[in-house]
Amino acid sequence: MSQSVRRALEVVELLAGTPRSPSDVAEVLDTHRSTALRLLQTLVDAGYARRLPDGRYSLGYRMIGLAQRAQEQFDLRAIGHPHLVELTAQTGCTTHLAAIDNGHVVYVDKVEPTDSPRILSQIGRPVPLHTASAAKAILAHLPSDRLDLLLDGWAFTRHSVSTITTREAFLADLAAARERGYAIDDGEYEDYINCIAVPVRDATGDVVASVSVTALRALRDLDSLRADLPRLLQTATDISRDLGWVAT
Amino acid sequence: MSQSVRRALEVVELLAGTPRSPSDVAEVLDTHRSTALRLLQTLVDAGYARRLPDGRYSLGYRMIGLAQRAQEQFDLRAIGHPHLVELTAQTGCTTHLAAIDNGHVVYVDKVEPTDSPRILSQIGRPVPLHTASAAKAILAHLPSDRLDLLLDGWAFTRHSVSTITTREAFLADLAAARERGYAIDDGEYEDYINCIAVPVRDATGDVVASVSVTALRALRDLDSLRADLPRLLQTATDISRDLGWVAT
DNA sequence: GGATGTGTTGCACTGTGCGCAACACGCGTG
DNA sequence: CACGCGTGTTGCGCACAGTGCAACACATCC
Repeated sequence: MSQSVRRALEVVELLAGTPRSPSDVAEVLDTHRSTALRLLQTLVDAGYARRLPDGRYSLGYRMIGLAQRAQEQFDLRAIGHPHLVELTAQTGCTTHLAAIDNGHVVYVDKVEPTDSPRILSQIGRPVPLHTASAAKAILAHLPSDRLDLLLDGWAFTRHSVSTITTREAFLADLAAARERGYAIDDGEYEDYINCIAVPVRDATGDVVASVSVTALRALRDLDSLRADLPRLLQTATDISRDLGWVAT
Repeated sequence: MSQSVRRALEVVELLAGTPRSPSDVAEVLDTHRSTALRLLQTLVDAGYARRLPDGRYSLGYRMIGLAQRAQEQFDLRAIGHPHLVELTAQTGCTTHLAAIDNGHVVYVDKVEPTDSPRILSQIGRPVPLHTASAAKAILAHLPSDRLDLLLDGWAFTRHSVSTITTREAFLADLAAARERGYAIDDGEYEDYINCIAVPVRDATGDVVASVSVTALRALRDLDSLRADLPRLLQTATDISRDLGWVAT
């Protein structure tokens, strides 16, 4: 729709990764140096980026202000957050809250234990549908037409040896998750990470989100995580109830 | 430099205020409905905005993720935050950390007490130089050339009866603040709010930031705030020391 | 039935954002 | 010191992106 805006946002994403030099930005955007510079200046003007003393550019302070405002507008996150914090405290694992947003499954919240072993997920980023348990827990309970909509055109890219790479196998996995009551990621994205996830329902009873517990396999393998399943289910129930859901 | 990007960011700011309908956005931007819609869709695509069930648009989840990344890049904020939290706990007031960024004084951090009496400041937004004590505390210690740079073209707009509206009077106020060791905002922006602020120094001894305590006059008048001055000074010293400053 | 607001699309015009080139500047290095 | 390298700035001309507009389908509400 809008090329320059798209580029600008691309720059923001770039700076979110790590501070960059102007020429660096120009190269990644595959554009002229002056163009990148003009873009950066616009962003700096708005407070979305800032120039570091060493000449590189990073995200600006305005970002934080925006996020604070954003959080106030996110009922789901606001409701879920305290529950995630508790779950993280109980399990010692990184926990995620995921939801469907604009045709993607995105992480809505993420709480890491204090001794955080760096999980690479990022709030607001689309979740890989066919590997993340948080995605599976939602997809498993979606009506088939909405599921098809999300899955159409989805590439079952292999990320590790255990990645599910065909739609048929994936649908079978979803069915298993539905029956089981929780979804699994058995090192399907990063082979050294596994997670389990359960669905969250809203007032109408529809599954709209999921909660997941993630851990390094070396610290907590799948069986170990399963031991926390009751806590996980309790958290999901709590959030669902806060969303207005009443057990049937 | 870039009109469409500027517009896009304007939309983001708009949504940060409160969720808006498309036609609403179009009107504010003074642009055609379809243009606004196209813009919104680009933002939604990127996760920076989202469509609410009722058709309005608000900020997107990606905002939060970006802010988390941003915070990791902000040494000053990262360093100052815990001290602000403590100061807020001690005083029961809203506290701010302000710094110079891109030719403006901006709030870098803000901590509100749990029973938050809604102060309207926003992180990343430029601070009104001639009213906010947080700005004065910094300006009072700036070399005159840098001060002139910031002040040139600044309009001393009257916001309340006590607003200082001339450059001369303002410079006198700064001198007083410098001598006194702390700066004051005596209801100069909103007449029912007053604050005091003290400077923060970096490793080179330059004043680069300030900490302020803000309160409703009805709850804490200036004299009452002054009682917390030792705590405020201690906080500023702590942050300065964390920044590498050593007392002379 | 009409009124209102959203979302979409095709088209034509215009202006804006782009690439480019040239220059000033600061910094470190051989 | 001259040189290379990267940043920052500016003027220019062109192409095309982005805009405005109009017309449509579609919901919802009264």
